[in-house]
Amino acid sequence: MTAAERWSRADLAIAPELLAPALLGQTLVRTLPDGTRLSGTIVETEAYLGARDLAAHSAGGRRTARNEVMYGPPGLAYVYFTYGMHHCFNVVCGAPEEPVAVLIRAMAPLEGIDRMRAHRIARAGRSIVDREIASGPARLCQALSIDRALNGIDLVTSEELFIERAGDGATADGPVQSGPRIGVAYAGEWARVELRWWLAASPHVSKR
DNA sequence: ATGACGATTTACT
DNA sequence: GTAAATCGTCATA
Repeated sequence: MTAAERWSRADLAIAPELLAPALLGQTLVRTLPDGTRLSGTIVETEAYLGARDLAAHSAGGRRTARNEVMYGPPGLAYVYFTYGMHHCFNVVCGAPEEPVAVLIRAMAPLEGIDRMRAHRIARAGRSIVDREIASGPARLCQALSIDRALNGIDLVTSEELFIERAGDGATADGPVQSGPRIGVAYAGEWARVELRWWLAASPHVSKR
């Protein structure tokens, strides 16, 4: 058995609407400060297309302190805080200076399940079954202990957070479905474009 | 300086 | 089904 191959800069330097479905079935890995390894299989993603995309933080070419990382090279982690209490994690992709990214919305827990569950219980204050551990963008960040301290880190070189290649193709995890993105009703026409993808058979997606 | 709002989650009717 | 929680960010003044 050989060491798992990590996603490279070149792998991530592609359009978000191509990367989002390609990341389904891949393994997201988080190494905690104490060395604990947490991971899961990505089962739901969304693409954000940059300046033309009214649902993106970079809509209209907006460039602020918050979304600055989106303008960086592909492979950076864009982590932002929202609704006064939640974090969301994106993989910056495309070309440098092109503010496009893929939001990781859900994963199927793989390694460190009990630790991830403990993270969720600490925030939610209730019992958490497996399908509730990382079935949503903010839930996933809670489970993996991702917050703004990780904003801007390099997924290609960092040991704290990265993506491992898993399987050998899209069909290995069963059929993929697509639909409109979640929570972007403010984006007019762009709210209806099908830029969300998920593994149809997974119980770990954000909607049942 | 101020006000409106959010790439969500949770609980409650 | 509706609404609360909760505060950083952004546009406007």
